[in-house]
Amino acid sequence: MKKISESAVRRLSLYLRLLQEADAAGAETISSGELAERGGTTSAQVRKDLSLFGSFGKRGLGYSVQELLSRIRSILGLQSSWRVALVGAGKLGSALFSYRDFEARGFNIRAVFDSDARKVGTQWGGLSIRADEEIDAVVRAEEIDMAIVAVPADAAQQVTDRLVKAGVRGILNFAPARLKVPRGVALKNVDVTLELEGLSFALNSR
Amino acid sequence: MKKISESAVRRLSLYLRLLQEADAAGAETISSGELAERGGTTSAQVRKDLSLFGSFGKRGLGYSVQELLSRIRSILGLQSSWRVALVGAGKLGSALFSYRDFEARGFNIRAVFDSDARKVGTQWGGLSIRADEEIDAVVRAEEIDMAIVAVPADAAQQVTDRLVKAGVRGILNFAPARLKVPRGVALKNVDVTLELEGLSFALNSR
DNA sequence: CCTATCTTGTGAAGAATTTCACAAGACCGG
DNA sequence: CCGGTCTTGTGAAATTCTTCACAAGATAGG
Repeated sequence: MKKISESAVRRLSLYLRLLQEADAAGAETISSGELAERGGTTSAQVRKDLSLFGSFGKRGLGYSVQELLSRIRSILGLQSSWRVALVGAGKLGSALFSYRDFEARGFNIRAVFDSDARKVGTQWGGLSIRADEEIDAVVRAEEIDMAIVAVPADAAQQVTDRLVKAGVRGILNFAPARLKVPRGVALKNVDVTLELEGLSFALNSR
Repeated sequence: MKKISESAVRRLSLYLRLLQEADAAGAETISSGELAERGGTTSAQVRKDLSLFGSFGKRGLGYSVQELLSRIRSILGLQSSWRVALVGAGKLGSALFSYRDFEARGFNIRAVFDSDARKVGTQWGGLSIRADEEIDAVVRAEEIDMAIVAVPADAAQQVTDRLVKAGVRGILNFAPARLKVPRGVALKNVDVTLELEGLSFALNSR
């Protein structure tokens, strides 16, 4: 099986959203050119990306919105929903928790953890916040697939180790820290400061 | 002037953080190998990245932590602080606002906007929340350089247009939408769903 | 059935990025 | 002062990613 680049996967995810919008707007078919236009890329790029996984279009016509939606969902592994844990019930954790779009897109938050004893036991939309020490037991019991880490940088590696030990296979990290995870565990970082610094660079070089 | 790739800039930003950590740990010098190790890249990559901007190291010795810190800060345009506006005073906006790390890194939030009339006027740490309609006036008066957009997807383009019209030159967008900005305005997107879908893909292909 | 018009899928070319590999500078210990 | 040991800076090679360009399938209209 050939290697799929990170950027190709990001674009697929983007196409998925564009297709959902097109579907909501009632479109039956869509061409690589239209997808490219809306996604800020080129039609050749769209076709190349899709061709990594098969031939889904009809020459002269484009792609069936419905079919492409379901193909991309299947490529990305979004047919069924994932069981997610949220670690860190601070402001960021709270914002992420109440972002109901996750649910709609197949990411189901089944457990919330925090290290602050005063928060433990609090109810968050039907879930009771658990202590970090319970990560291992709860993650196993709830069969959690992936976790969102929204704790301060100095606690991030510790909770990550616990999550990995409990069998979590994917981690989305919001802490400004380079986490170490064993091979076999997928890791993504969201680093707002880094993005702001990217803007700073762009503004600075003019 | 040669073109600097997006990924090179991200890595510089990462090196900056690693250097700050090394500095806090009392290191005087650091080698490309150590930076690579901590940053999850290779020493050749580190040297190549730095060589895009000059020769900052000493053969046999490595880089002076202090000097490299100041060089990278200057490359990224972080010598002085930026004046930032936050648009959207919901949960995410609140989480971002209270993330004091921005301040420490030179991003100074000078204005907060929200479309909800009930929030307008509320005090947030010394700042009064303003209405979206005031964007133009306030951004000009406060000489805002860049803005963080933390509003729902369907409002994102509208506030962006207002920001751009008022002279903002950089936008960090958290809404799941592809914003259109004129050439000359820098745009970065943070899209959590997209990252989760990336994890989904990784977990799915095993 | 034939022509005009679309749009895909894909090798091949081109561009960009990363890795290699090594000459040369810098320090250290004796 | 000299040999040994580091580590940088950088051309060149290798790899990865993007764009080009076109044959071929598909439809529509006459």
